[in-house]
Amino acid sequence: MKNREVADILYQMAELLELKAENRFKIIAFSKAARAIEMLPEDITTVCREKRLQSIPGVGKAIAMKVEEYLKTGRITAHQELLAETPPGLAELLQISGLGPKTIFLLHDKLNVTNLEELETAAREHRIRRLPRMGPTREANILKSIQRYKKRSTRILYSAAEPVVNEILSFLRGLDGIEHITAAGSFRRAKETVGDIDILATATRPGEIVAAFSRMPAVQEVLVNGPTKASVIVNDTIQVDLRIVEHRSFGTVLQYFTGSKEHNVKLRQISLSRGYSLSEYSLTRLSDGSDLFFDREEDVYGALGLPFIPPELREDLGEIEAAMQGRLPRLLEQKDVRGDLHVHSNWSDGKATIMEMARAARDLGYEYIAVCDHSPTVGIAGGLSPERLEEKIGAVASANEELDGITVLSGAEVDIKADGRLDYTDDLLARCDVVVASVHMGLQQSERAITGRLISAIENENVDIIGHPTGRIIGQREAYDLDMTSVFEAAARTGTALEINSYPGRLDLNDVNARAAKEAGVRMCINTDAHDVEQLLTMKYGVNVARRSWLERKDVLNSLPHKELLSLLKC
DNA sequence: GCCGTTTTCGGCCCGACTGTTTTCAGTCG
Repeated sequence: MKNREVADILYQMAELLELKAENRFKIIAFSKAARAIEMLPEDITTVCREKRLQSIPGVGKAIAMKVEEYLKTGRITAHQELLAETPPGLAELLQISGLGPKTIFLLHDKLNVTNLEELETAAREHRIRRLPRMGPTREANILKSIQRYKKRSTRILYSAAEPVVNEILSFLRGLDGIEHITAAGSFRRAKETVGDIDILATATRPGEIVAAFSRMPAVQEVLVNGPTKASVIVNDTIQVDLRIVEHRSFGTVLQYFTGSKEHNVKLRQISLSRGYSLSEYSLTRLSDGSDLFFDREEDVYGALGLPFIPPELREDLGEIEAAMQGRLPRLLEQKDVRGDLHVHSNWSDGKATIMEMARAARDLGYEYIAVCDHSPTVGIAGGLSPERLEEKIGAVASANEELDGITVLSGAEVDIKADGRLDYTDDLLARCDVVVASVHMGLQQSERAITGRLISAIENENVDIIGHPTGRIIGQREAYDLDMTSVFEAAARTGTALEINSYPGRLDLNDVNARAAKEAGVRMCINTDAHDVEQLLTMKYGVNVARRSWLERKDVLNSLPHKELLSLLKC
């Protein structure tokens, strides 16, 4: 899929236009179109071939022509022209916090700064402070921002943000005068990665709370420190923003700071069309300027004639339209999950015994658990020979005799080999209750080859679930090339489930693909792939993805009661 | 550049904070 490439080039055009101080709405139009294509669950090449580019919201005639040009020739003339007239290092300066297009233009125009290095030199030589509306403080701040930028990290995993959020919340809860307090932003929307952390609170004496926040032991640097808000850096690179508001505005402010930006813009447009202006403080009636205050978020949506929209859906990807038409999904909840169908034991590379995994699963309230150890090809993970797998099936049977309150299903995570064949015979697979088939090797093959491998596994009458279907590892390894549409079609046709792997660094399928899979009629299965007892707890991260994918209980294989599950598994 | 139950032209979300001003532009979220 070329979606990523097309989106990147449009994002870059937006940046280059920004440096040219182009009409800001034109800039927004380019980044909107880029985002729409980035989030598109369909192959952009297919959409283009079928002349449907302009049906993508945010893509009009001009951008459609540019996308078409790119897909035909590999380049966009307008993009090349922008590149030619902009010094190559200039766009990077937009990443320096506090520098926007106006300032960069000024620095380029007056001091001939064209890249990061020249910016740093100009600041050190105190040439910046002599420019209009600049001064010693701004100059020093630019140097600080450059240092921060140099040791920046990419967005952190949701699971890595979670303990930081919890620590800060419990610190703040211990302060006098704190009333409501909650995390907002992308963390509340449960995105797979989090950029910075937003905390909201109501308090009797805001100034004291903000001051205490800025002086927390973990704080390494204070970026902003006002009477009602502060921004700090903790853990070297994580920015945390605290905002304190009056109690009566807690609903609007929580709505606002939960985002996403795109969701909020759409909501504010709708407010205007209904005669209101929405801000984080109130809903203002335009006719007489009177303010309506909401301390509960659901009342903000209610005042606009909408049902409550769960935070995980707030990406302006159709949730507002669905809310208006009363067809929001009833999202899956963690308590709907009745079992885990992909865990490992110490028969292969897991750390715990079958009994230990089963008892831990029972303590989580599960009805069943499938122990799916590796097959021989994955030698590094202690893959089981066919004989050992038969022995393990026996061991599962005796475990079940000993256990009360949970059923262990005997399973295998069978490798889909480079030639598309499975690593066990069909006879042996037929003796397993649950078969997860996954790709571990040959990740560099062509899209056609890998798609073919997956589809032949899907079509195997013994395969119940495809494990971590795209192979991506967040921030480390891209998904292998895959024709998703064909995979979804095959999975829907054969009743094979696709996995949402809950391992925090995988989350595979991701939200975009899992939603497209659901729409293609595919049933999903959320599994932890746990290799020890603690990892069973990562189910919540998979549930996050499922909720962001609009999944309901009925869409998820392991929300079925034990009996119904058995009737659906291929046997 | 996009878009249309007011519109094919004229709109396009809203407010806090900072550093520089002497009333505000720029940036951020």
